[in-house]
Order: sequence, then C-alpha cells, then structure tokens
Amino acid sequence: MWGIVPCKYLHNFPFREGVGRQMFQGEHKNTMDAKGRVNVPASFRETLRARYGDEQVVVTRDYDGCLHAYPPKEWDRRVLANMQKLDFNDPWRRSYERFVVSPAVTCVPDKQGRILLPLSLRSFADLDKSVLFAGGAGHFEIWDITRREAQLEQDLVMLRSGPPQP
Amino acid sequence: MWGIVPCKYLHNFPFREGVGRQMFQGEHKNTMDAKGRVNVPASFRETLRARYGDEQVVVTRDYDGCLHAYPPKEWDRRVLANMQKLDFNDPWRRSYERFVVSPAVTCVPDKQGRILLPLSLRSFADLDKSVLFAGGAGHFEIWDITRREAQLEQDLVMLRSGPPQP
DNA sequence: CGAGAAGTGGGTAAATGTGGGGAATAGTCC
DNA sequence: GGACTATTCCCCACATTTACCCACTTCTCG
Repeated sequence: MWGIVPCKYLHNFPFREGVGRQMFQGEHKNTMDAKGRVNVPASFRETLRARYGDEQVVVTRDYDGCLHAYPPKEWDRRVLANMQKLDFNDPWRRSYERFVVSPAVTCVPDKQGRILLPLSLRSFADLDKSVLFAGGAGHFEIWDITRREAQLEQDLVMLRSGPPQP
Repeated sequence: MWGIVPCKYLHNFPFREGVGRQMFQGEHKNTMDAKGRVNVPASFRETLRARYGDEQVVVTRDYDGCLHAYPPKEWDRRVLANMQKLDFNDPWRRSYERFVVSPAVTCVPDKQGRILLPLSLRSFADLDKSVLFAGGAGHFEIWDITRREAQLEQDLVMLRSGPPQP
C-alpha cells in the first residue's frame, strides 16, 4: 500500500507501508518535571497524527533498559503478532510476554504534548530528569540520558564487529 | 537509464544511473552561524534538485566522526533496506538502528540554501564554525574542518598500506 | 567592472518545551 | 460513611527555539 504523508518533518514522498520510510526521526532531549511528565517531541506527535490517526502510544519496557513506544497499529503488528507465532508454552514467548507485554500502558499526550509515565516504567528505565527520545522505524525509544550513552558505546563495539553472517 | 544533468557545476555529460557518475563533487568550506545554520553548497543543492526531485537530505552520524547526508532515495536504498533484512530482535540490527538510524533527521534547506542541524548531531561531529562539505557517490559528508584534516592523515597511512586482499 | 549567483548575518512571529496552580478523581484510614 | 491524602487531568503563563523573511557582503564570470 502506497500513500503520501503530508508532514513537514517527513519526506513528502510515496512510501511503502512499513518498509521504506523512517517514521520517527532524530534524537530529542526533553526534561521530565517533578510530576513525572515528559514532552513527546512535536515531530513524533505529528507523525502519530498524520500516519496513525491519533497521538496514542503503547509504552512498555525493552530488554536493553529503555522504554519502547509504539503506535497501537505497530504494537499489534510487531509485538503481538510476532509473539503469537510462537506456542503458548514456548519459554521465549513466556518470558517475552511477562517482560514486554504485561507492563505495557497506553498513553495519550495532554494538550501540551506531554505523557505521564507510570512510576513502574520510570523506575525501570531510570528516568528522572534528562530524558532522550530516539526515533526508530515504526516506534521510538525513551532513554535515561546517561544510560543511553553507555549503550551507544556497546553499540559501537557491536557495529565494528561487522554485520551478522547469513 | 541515461539522462542529462542540466547543471553548470557538473559535467553536462550523459550518466548511467547509479554507476558511472559522481553526484556530489568537490570540497566546500562554509561557516556555521550562531544559530547552527550552514549553507549547503549550491552545486549539491542543484544535484539534489536535478537528480532527486527536491533539496531534502537525510543527515545522520557516521562511525568516523562526521555526518553523512543522503537524498531520501539513497537513504532508503542504502541504509534502511539493508537494515530491514534483519529480524527486529537481531542485536546487530538494534545497535545499527540506535547508532545510525535513530539520530537521522530530514533537513530541507531554507530560502538561502541553509540547513539547521540539530544540536545532537552538531556536537557529535564537533561542528561549530568551519564546516567542510565533501562530495561522495550518492551522498556527501559534513566535517569539522580540523577533524577532517586529522582523518586525512590516517587515510594516507591506510591508502599506502594497499587495498584489502580478496 | 558590472551583473548575477552564492554565502552570511540578523529580526520577528510562530511553534515548541517547561513550570506550576487548582479542579476532578481515586484510594486510604479512621 | 466521611474526611483526608495522593494522584491525575486540565488549564494558563512563560522561556526558548525554530521557521521565515529581508538585507548585505563576497565571489564568479563574462
């Protein structure tokens, strides 16, 4: 399915659903206030609206120590559908379900564009003040800023080891 | 597919799609102003328009400490398509996504031909005043001028050691 | 040299991000 | 059950950043 995204932050080009086009772009450093609210970058919200209909996101934890946020459609397609390919008793599925699927919450930004993350997710990802939103294809990540930097060092090592052999 | 690039900075020669012709040619030293804006060399913009339809570029970081800028088409073909061959949960893909894909932003030059690079990319590449645009095949690089010079010294050593053995 | 293109600097209005007050809601303890 | 507390939601106000515009200098080329 091809379409046009009328969004100044995205390429105004035809894209193929879920394949060619990066949705959430860039790294955005925002600050979480005392109440636990953080601003979702405006460009992300615009993507959510333009491409997914509204600003809802499903937020859950990721096993690298950050949070992942998906538009509901992507959540269904990538997380749920992926998991459901496996047998109910598959141990990887059971772990995945407990760790990733269970703690998920659906957030809707307020009028200022902020979401309130539940304390459980905040403490898991060690979020307190400096929060980094990082775009991904079809989802975005929410990081504590120092944890992210440590992760990037590891990523560099991984990348320099070369891509996986098929 | 053959065509003509109507551009006074490029040779007005026929070129074969993606093979023979270098698109972004030469090194151009421009200065970034206090707001973080830099002028994209006019010849690069002309190439973007003539060959890719408009002046958008996807800018991201590169392992070597500079920024890479791709026309969206090349970005999809060279970066995204490559990545999306791998499973969502492949660790190499996750690292690649975080290091290369996440920080990418799409920039559209303003009326004067300048792009505003986000602070995260500027600080990664150590850009402040003297910025060097260097052409490449299908993309171009954006360097801090002194970092670039240091890189060139290393490149000389590498080149004199001879090409890799097959 | 003169004209046009390229590159640079700055002002202003709009968009974005941040802080905080108070009403509504839920949850807890006597 | 009723009062108290904590949390969430909704609103307004402000600081900062960005997009857009105009003016100017420098460079290139005939």
